[in-house]
Amino acid sequence: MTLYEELTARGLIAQVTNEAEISEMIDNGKATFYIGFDPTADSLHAGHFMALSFMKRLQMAGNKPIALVGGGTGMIGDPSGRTDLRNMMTVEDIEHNCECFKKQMSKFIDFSEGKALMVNNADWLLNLNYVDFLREFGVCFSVNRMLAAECYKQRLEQGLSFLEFNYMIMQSYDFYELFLRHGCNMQFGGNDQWSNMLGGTELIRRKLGKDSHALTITLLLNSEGDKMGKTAKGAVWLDAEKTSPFEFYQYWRNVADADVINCLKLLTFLPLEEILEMEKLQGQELNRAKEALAYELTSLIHGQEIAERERDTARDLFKSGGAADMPTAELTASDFTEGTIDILSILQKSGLCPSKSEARRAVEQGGVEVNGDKVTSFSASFTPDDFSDEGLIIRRGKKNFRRIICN
RNA sequence: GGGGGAUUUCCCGAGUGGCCAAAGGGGGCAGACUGUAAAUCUGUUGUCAGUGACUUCGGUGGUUCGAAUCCACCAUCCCCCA
Repeated sequence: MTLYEELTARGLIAQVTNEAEISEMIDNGKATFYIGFDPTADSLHAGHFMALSFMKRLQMAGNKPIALVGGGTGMIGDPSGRTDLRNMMTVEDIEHNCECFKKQMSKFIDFSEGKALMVNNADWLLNLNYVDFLREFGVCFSVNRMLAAECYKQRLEQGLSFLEFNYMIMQSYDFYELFLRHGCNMQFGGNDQWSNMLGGTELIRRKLGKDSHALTITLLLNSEGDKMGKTAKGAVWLDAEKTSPFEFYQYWRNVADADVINCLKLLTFLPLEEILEMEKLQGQELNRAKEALAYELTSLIHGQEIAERERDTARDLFKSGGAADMPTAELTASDFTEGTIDILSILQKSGLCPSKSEARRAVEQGGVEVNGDKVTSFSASFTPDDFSDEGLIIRRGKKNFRRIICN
């Protein structure tokens, strides 16, 4: 199976400008392509994962990736598919975020010996002269055409500022610039980027009379049609500081039945045959597929060792209610008043509950266990001795565990 | 520049002087059922020293015994006309 066939079989490809030419190029490892990442936060998150692994797949086949961080476009903010204006970021934030992105990407993509490039569009965007730019490139864009673009639809109802309207032009110019600088003739991106990407191919055709290609990657949606990689608390981050490897593992371990196989196909590097085998699993057995998914992804991001550790932790936790390794919280002498501490304070200080009110509710509703025993009264209290050796294992609800130790 | 409308708790959205910590829905959390799934049902969903107190309805002042509700100014957004 060729690379392009595999990408199609996995369902990774959403739209392409020219299937024949693109597949011919990437199958033979001849493509130099780029994917842009806007530095909207100080870490990449699960939503970037598709693009990242897509890049890796192509690199493994000998193609040359260019990772573009949007130090320049980040100053504007992409309005695609959004209903409101993004918060404007400060220059310092953007630079900081770009640095963080670089670090994370280098763990994933091989940048050695020119096998891949990392560029920042701030290098060419920030010093453009307004009038020169308008005369040179502004003429190439039709406002009528831009307004018709799908990605602006929502914003035409809600209001779209001129600042954001220019995003498409900036992104198009990026492609043009990379085409000249690095012979980059292909751009990949999320499916919501389609119109922005076409802007680039069009610009290159107009200015240089050359062909270039765009391919969009399927958005990672769950069976309900919502974007995956988000929790109530926010994004699932790739940075271990922001989303612990355990949480990361658990996120994927808990995907809905209907989504496992799709996630395996889109996100992991497991061979298709293996995934097709798992597709036959039914009911409870699907948990094996979920475990595989969680393990593979954790391994890709945090390394095999950590993936194994989190898998074992999860198994122990849900089988026996205890595990060698689990999120731990420490109490110090100052957390005790007159030598005792009550259960509500423990829940709050360990981070299991954000407030004492919520802790109280959790206890009232019978959702709290200490070492496997249900807590029935919120006046239950503990002394430092109770935490000796292993500490206490506090469980809130079905899936939240914390080992509490005391120094 | 002129005229009109809006801003409510995580989100949507009701509330037009006391009965408002604020209807309803969504989402979240917990319980039952389960498979660490989904669906369903139940409870819960501002904070705290919890039959009470305190803070919250864009911001700041004001009227009033009492304001999410009335007044003034400011900010932001939308619509219509230029």
